[in-house]
Amino acid sequence: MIKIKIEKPFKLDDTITCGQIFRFFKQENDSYDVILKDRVINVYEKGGFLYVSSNDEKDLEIIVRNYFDLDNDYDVINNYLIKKDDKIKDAVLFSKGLNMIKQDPFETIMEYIISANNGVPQIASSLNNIAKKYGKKVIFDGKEYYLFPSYKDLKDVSISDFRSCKVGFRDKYLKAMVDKLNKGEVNLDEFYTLDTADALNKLMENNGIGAKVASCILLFAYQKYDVFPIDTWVKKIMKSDYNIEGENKIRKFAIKTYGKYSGLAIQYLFNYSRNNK
DNA sequence: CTGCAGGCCGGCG
DNA sequence: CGCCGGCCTGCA
Repeated sequence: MIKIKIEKPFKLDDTITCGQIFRFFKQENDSYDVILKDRVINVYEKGGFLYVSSNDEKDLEIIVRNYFDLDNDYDVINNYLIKKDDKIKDAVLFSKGLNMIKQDPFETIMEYIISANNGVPQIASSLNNIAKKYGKKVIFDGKEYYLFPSYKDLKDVSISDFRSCKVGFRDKYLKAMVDKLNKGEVNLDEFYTLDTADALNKLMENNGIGAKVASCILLFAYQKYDVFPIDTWVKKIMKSDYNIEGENKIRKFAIKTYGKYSGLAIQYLFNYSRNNK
């Protein structure tokens, strides 16, 4: 067990449950088991500290600080957004402490390909099916968990193998992506350095990755905050709060209004509307 | 039984 | 080009 002092505003619950990750398990004592790339952690917040344990405590503090983005100064972003309009101001003040988790790129890509026209429980179930079948087993705190496999682990997994993990029609997209990665036709690292427009286009060259999925990947795995994932929820919020309809109009509005932090703006607006009803 | 969920693809006008 | 039907799966 390690203890990490929370020095900047950070809301553990909102950060974990706001929809950016799917493989977490709330425990009876209100702590969370979260499956990271290479280990399982248990985490809870109390009195301004995070308490974290893991099946592997090597470098745990560094990994947790990085995963939850604890050292990022969100005040810079929040102060920028607050000035834009009253609704985003309310959303920012309400959501302060909601951090963007830095997720593993490969898992994020698979995760959001699966998310297309799908529900949250089903997405989680599919991911867990894949992990259970092809990922490394971890026993933690008497419970059995499975790490998400790497693309090398999935090299010989066929389309119908994916289908049996209940991913539905997205099976062929997952297979194609895994193949491209194993052949070196797609390089996960290059999305860090490409600018956002190029990264979006490059991601969308892959079947199963459209504008929304590509935006989520760049936001949640690559810390590109100038994307604007438009899903059905965003459409509803933009209609009810700003009376704006149509994907193109929404995108134009978002870029004009929230600029380089439009990706965070929508996270705040979504979190606000989700928890403040 | 239909409808639909954090979209995307492919075909058609 | 923009528009629209269909799509795995599980649940209401």
